[in-house]
Amino acid sequence: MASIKDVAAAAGVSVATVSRVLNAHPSVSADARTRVLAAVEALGYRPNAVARSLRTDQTHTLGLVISDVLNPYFTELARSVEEEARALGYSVIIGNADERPDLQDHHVRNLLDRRIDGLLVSPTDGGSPLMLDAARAGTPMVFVDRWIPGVDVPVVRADGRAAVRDLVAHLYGLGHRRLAIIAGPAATTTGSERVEAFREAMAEYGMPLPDAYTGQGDFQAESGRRVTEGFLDLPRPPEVVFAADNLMALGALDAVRARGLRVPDDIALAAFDDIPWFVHTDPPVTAIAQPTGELGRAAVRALVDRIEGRVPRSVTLPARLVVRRSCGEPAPAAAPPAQSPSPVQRSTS
Amino acid sequence: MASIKDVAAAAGVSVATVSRVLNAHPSVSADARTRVLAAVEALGYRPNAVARSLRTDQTHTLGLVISDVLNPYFTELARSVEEEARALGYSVIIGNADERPDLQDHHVRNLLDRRIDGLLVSPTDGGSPLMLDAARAGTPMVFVDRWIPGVDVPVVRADGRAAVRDLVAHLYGLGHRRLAIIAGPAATTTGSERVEAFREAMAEYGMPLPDAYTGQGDFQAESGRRVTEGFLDLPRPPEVVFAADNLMALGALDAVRARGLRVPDDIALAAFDDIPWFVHTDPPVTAIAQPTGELGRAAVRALVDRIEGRVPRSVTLPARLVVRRSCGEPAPAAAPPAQSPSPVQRSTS
DNA sequence: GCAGAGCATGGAATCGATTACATGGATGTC
DNA sequence: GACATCCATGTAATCGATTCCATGCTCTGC
Repeated sequence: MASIKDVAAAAGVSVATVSRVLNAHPSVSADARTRVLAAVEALGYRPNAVARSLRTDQTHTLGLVISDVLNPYFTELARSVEEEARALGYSVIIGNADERPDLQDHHVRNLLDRRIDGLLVSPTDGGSPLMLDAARAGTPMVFVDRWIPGVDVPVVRADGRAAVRDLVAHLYGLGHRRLAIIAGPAATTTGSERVEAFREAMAEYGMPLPDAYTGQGDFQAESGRRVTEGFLDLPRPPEVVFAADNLMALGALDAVRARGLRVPDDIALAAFDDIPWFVHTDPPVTAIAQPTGELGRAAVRALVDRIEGRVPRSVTLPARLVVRRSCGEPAPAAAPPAQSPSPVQRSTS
Repeated sequence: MASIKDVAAAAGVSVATVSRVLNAHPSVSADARTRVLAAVEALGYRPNAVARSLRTDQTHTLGLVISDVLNPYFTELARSVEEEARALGYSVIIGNADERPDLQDHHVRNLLDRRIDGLLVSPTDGGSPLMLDAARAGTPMVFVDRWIPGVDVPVVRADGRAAVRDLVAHLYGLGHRRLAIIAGPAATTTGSERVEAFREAMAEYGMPLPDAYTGQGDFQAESGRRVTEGFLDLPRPPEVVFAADNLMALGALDAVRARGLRVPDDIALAAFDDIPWFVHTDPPVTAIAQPTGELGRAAVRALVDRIEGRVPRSVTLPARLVVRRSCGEPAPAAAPPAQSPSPVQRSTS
């Protein structure tokens, strides 16, 4: 592969001049410029990004460590992150942690070794020493979706409290009183927050959330299945299961179906995170939708602000309830996106 | 960030010795080794992968350019690719082409500039000059899922011919005679092949495939919706719609639902590419399942063989039909994975 | 006509690693 | 005891870019 030396030789100039042409430095004669450009063209020369990065100490690359690529929520997030980054002149390297702290560390280390300019993380756990050190050492970093409390890093996330309250109101209105939740890992903020919000909203309606009705999941489908089976085995099973993410909802659906039961007649179901497929499941699933694309874009903007010396800002956007049929409401006929407005409209910071 | 010089200074040795310790070179005294290791630990030193790559001309990185991250088929592929690569000591950088040739070129160029060791591509089109040049120039490369005819690059893919034949037999057996297909872009091999296989299988049963029943899609949901609407507007709409990928099937489902029609009573639906959600759609969707994980792993093995000087082999694995209820077969009660065996069992090369 | 400014250019240092080669000391062989 | 081997180590070249600095030339202004 041709290097800058080959171009210089072919154009009859020094490597310095070639570099100047390539970097749009003003002090280059028109003649030299055309000769260099011709040589570049003739040789099919492309600058070696590795060498350039070594010299300039910038890679123009962002690292994105997400918890699970198979989760449609995260793939949508990844897509919007890449899009915005590209628009700002950065590339993105994605690391999939698969909800495993060891894998998360593997990817963080790998990205750090590659000297990425900044790191976008949706942490799988409370923060390994590696990640905490990186944050302390001043690696430009932004948390997205989930975050680690006590670490001084901007956070871009959705606030689901209001939407969860809307959901509980919706369920209460339909006559449901025994609500259960499949929680995410307590070590993640989204894991604990969603349970908290659910519990508080239930309290407002005078409904307790017994331990037997809070199952521990890990954001993966299999755990949703397992926890739901536990609920169904209870002497007095819940009337509603609220899954803290879409994959656990899929698992719950599997479990209900395996017993030959029907949603919502035998048991109602709701989920955090809305995805296109929820419109077409049997029945369509009531879910809390996050502004995923906006989240990804805002996170990139915050990170790039930090990298380029501006002051990054944390961002919190509201999530909203999308009512469908899985909790028992009569079907709103067959209109496609089937999003009835939230029962109560609240705004969030 | 500490460099190898800092470590050398701290350990009281030369950088060469540090490098030797780090690369497990045999000629290092036990004493020097422990001092270096201690210095590494104390400084939290991590080798700079950029510098290392520049010197060794290897990045231990594979590029993966896929057609669409939002397609669950490709995210599963990406996941298995990353897994196998990691097991073999490589990282993966993913580029999402979004079915756009210009974006595909952008990513290929970016990956080439980064001097990745090899490229895994699922081409969105017939091959840009850039990609053809890269292949000719000897960049280690493997095509996965889709490929470009006439280019001397190993291909790892699934053969769906037998499964498509099984599908047509299944449809015929259910009494369907007017079958339509939503094809993928003709520029992609999977786009044209699936139509070919469908047409041939239909011919075996004496059924023609009129032009009005072959809609042109682009593997994205929106095109599935549009084409399906066209089918439904026909004076004599088809009895079955076969979508050449899962996203177009989702779009088709949207279109059918928007008209207040029901699957399979009003129109039957089948799809290429099986995904977990198809079990829970209304109704569960009959689909052709590819051995996605195996495909990804085989592709990585082939590419790494090529990179490390061994001879890479093309691999073709059979796809198989998974019958569910969307084409009208009576429901096989409520057993979860609901996979009845293929009507006819054939093996493929 | 000359000083000073400004421009185009090249030489060489530099980034952080790896590695060929040189060196000096210890060990082994006959 | 002399010489060859081998081992541990250091010096310096190298990968492909960017960029500081020096140089020589052309203008401009007085």
